[in-house]
Amino acid sequence: MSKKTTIYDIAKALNITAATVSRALNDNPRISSDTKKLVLETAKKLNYKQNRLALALKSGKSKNVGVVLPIINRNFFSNVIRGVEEELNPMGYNVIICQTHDDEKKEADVIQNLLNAQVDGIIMSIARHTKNTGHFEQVLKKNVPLIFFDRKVDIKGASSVTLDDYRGAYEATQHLIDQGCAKIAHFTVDRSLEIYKNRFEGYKQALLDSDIGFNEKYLLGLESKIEAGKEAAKKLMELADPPNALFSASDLAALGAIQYLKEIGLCIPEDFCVVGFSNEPFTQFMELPISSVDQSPMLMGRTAAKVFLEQIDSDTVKTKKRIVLAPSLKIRKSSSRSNPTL
Amino acid sequence: MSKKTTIYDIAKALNITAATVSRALNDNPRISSDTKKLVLETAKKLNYKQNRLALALKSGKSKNVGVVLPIINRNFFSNVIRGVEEELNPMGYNVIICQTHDDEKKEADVIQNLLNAQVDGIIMSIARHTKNTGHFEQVLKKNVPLIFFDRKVDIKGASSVTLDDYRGAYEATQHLIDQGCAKIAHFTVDRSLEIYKNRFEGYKQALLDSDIGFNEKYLLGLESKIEAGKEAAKKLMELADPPNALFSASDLAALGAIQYLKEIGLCIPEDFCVVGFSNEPFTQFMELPISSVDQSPMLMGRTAAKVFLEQIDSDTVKTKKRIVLAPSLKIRKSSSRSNPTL
DNA sequence: GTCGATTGCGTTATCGATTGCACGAACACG
DNA sequence: CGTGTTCGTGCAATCGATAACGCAATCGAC
Repeated sequence: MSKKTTIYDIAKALNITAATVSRALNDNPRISSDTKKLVLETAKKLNYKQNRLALALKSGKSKNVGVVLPIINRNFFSNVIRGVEEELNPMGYNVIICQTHDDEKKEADVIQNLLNAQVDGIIMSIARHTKNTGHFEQVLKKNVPLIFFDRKVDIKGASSVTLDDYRGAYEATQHLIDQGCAKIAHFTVDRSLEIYKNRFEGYKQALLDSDIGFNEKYLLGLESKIEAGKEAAKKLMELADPPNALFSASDLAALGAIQYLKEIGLCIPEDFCVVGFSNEPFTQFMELPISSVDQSPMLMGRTAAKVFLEQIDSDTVKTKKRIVLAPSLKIRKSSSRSNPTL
Repeated sequence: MSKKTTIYDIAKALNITAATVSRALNDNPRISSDTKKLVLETAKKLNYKQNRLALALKSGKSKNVGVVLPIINRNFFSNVIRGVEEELNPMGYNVIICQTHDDEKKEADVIQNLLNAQVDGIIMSIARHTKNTGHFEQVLKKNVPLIFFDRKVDIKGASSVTLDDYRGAYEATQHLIDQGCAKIAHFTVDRSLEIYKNRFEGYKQALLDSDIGFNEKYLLGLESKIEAGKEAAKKLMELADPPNALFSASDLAALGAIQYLKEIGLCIPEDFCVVGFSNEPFTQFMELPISSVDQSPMLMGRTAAKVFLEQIDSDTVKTKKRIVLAPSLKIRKSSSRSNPTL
């Protein structure tokens, strides 16, 4: 049917050249208002739509940015995307989503792909096991802004927007101490990742600062899953001197722990306090709402997008930024004792 | 630094023409294997990356597809995106995400935008209040495949992948009847949307088929929110003849209802059975897991993507498809009586 | 009335890759 | 030895939009 109309079609219809049409559409001052009006009218009449590919090829700017993350259907990541999208869309950018499934090879692939597609920037969270950083340097070598969020890697030339995981963990642990808990366990996930390492460090430091001391036996590494949380909780409670509180780096693991603790007849928060991390939606829906550290994912996305926009503007001054967002502890019933000085 | 390398750079380095390089890279049989080898080597040496924009402009295929949905950070939608992405990425397509925030104007805007960007197809779920379908027809007029998922609109030339909401609702209601409940209420959201209308119809028909009859007083329209669910449940229980079961078209509303029912001392499922819709993650995490109808969003995304791929292939035969996926009722504690013949 | 400035628009090259057509060389065959 | 093939590659146009440059016409000022 109606194939795409181009500026040439408009030009032909008006017996002028494509250049004039282009200028008219771009409101160039050198074009008479009469001609402009004519062009705009016929453009509408012929249902003309600018071909952004042609523009992109000519200008070298695709007006696309890539967002690379492990997996999209997780609350945290989908919120980040939303933040990015809402910041970038009004500026005329489109957002291309790519998943890595936490696989380094896939990560390198999608990045190649995005570079081929001439994206104007890449906003990403690294795959869990990425060791090699060659594909990141490729990005920077091509002068494409690279902004990490949440899970970053320190590379010269790349920016990052992260959460102050350390502080979030510190505050969560401090909060547990304030509730009168002195034997606080910690579930970590993978301390080779900065975020989990920082959560652990924050936890540890809070203990030390309160002269509680760090007990190695209270530290368990596990997957971010309910079942893992249950099992780990079981291990904890079978210790000679079981803990009476838990700061989990994962909400799901925290939930699993709570389920187990209830099973064995403990009352939460009276006998045992729990704080999770991520502020997953379900934490507030439970009959026993779970305290958790909020990561403000949407803000993180928006911030990363803003950093990108800055980098694009000042192509001369290479402003690499390291932005650290403040966490926000959501205190709920799982750690709210009516009588904290128990 | 290292600006982008083009086939011309390779050509210059080897003292041949760009055409030859292009053919060599595309493994054209007319090129000698010697030349091919040389080209491939220098391509690697110069760190050549194909510019997909140029290819896209030339071929008219951008290898991008747009995914348009109300909002991305909702479980259902982010899962659909994942399905689409995983189906399309291996085929060389990139996925561009756009949110409408359920606003008709925004929807028209992003579609225009996607058309300008020359996407090869659009996969979308319509905004809640969209009445005007002009922007959809624009898409079809440009011969761009249009595939609706979940929330569709019937337009000649567009395909759709939806859930059998009617059947899901019917089965859920039947299940409640099987539990011995005869006074079954229904929370609906917005019956101007097909999906909610169908859920209502399925509910109603199940009642009629069991000679229970439809009681207008048991039907409430509300927002998909916890608070709304609570209020609606309150209204229900204040009726002269309150219901003893609820089929809610929304999981959140179902949760709200459960919270209220517990507050007033009812036992679930003994005194009152509840089934929700969407199988949101939280439904299975609760202390009282909530029965719900699963929409298999990832499958929906994959299916929509497959339909797109078919349409692209057979550009001659305009194969518009209407695919309806089967729902799957997840029975959990909120509707599992130990003694159904109560 | 002359000259420089401004207005309005056309010419042409360009972005990077692809492709139909053409062309020279080598080779086969009768 | 002449003619038809095949092979390997170059030439040039093309996709759609933009921009540097050029040129004719008009305008204003002295």
